[in-house]
Amino acid sequence: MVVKSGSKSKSVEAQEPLFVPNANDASSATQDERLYNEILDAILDHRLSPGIKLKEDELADIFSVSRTVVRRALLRLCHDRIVDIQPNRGATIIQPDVSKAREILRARRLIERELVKEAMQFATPSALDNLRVCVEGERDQVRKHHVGSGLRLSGDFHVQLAQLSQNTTLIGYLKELVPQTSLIIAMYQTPHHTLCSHQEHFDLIDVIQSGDVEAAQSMMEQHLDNIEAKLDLGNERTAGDLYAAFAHVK
Amino acid sequence: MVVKSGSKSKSVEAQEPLFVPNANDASSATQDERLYNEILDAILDHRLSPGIKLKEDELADIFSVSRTVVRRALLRLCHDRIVDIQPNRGATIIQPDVSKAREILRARRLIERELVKEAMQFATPSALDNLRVCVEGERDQVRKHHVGSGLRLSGDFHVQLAQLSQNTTLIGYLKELVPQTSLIIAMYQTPHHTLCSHQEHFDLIDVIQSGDVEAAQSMMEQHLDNIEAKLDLGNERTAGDLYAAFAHVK
DNA sequence: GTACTATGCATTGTATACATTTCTTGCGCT
DNA sequence: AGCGCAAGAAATGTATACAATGCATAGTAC
Repeated sequence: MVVKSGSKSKSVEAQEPLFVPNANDASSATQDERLYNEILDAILDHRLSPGIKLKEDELADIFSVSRTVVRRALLRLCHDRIVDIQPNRGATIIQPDVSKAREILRARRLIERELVKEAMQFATPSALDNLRVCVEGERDQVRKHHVGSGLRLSGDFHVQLAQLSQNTTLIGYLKELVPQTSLIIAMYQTPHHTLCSHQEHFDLIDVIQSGDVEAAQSMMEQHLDNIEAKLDLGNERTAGDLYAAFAHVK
Repeated sequence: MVVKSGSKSKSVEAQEPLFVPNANDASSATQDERLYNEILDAILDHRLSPGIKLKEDELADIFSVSRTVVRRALLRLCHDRIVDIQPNRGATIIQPDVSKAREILRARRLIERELVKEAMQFATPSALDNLRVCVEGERDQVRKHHVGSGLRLSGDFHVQLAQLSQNTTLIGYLKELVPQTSLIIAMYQTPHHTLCSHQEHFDLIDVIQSGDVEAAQSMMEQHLDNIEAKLDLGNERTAGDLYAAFAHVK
């Protein structure tokens, strides 16, 4: 049962996917994979914000599939802790509170510290050059003021670096943590600030190439610390908080 | 469409759940939660082994639900990396190879080392007494030669300890790793050997109570090392490997 | 006798119809 | 005017029908 069509679908479908994130999972041949990636991309690009309700009928209409497919995609996003599904009340994009945000970044430090170490065992010069190309793309998007795309590629750098390690378990966890981080940035970013600096990414690649494991691990940890430091985790935010939105009114 | 009924369903439904594992997720009110937990329990009890095909019709018949519900449960298990879903070919329980097994145990060392530290901030004497009760139940099951139940409670100890930390991110990862470990044990266990010694669990609780964080972390790591050491990770196993099964024949 | 192919069966993928629950809104009561 | 309640609308949960895919077996050609 088609609710509304036309107007909304264009803006989503016209978007050209700059990068296909993770085609790792099973069922890549099925339709829900596409939906899953589309929604994930929209989150990484900050086209979808924390707290947004994802109605099954609307998504089914936009992507011209049945609710069955939509539900599969939403369930996967739920397991990634990117959307929250409440029984009989549907799916909404998560809104991490401050302590949750800190927890997620702490988990990233733990996991990426290990991943850097394991990745360095497989970091050939050509693999590192590929990484550099990835960061260059990120830098160019930011220069072109495509902030959303830049942010997505920034997350991509972390995943691609991780993938050198071939540790699919930890890579899987990181693939959940990166979109979560993107939502945290959306909620707690301070204005006019490039958050995940590409220069730090370049530096990180150089240190990895030097072969100093300890230094690389420290730099990764420092890099994630910097991301956290640039956020305003001092006071709570809520997407639907009208009081915060209209705080300037006396 | 009901394929076969009666004979098989009894053995599963008669099983009294000794413990309800994780009611953490959303959609706990829906039916697929029950299926998910039943299958998970069966895996933790070693009533379901690596490589087993999970046919949708059969499960739907056994639990008297539609395939819709079964598919939801299977998808969740797939995301937990406990079953493997291939498009158009259905779901089978994973068969971790040796390197995957080592990877999973390495991930556990990393994550549980951190979880112990964070849990110790909340480890009140009464919380630790609850843990002791849990281990006692484990010990009693083993004494009664209910090896499967003992193993399940053993995994439960690790999860309950983790839950003191209140770090839901890492707890979530551990909840995936514990059933995976159970499958690894099923594949690579050496005969006549209690694998996850409850005595080590008691000792671990004592060290936690002492307040020495470093010692507790080391002991947890050592405990997981011991589990790995008791496994035969020397040579590959395959559930369907006839050559291995009939190795004694000249 | 072997290899290739075609047909039928088994199983999964998708769409849709119906049941159930929740949310909204308007009415009536105090 | 404010509160509570009830009926309708909207959204989700579940079951089932049909389509598409994969697998096995039997048949045929070489």
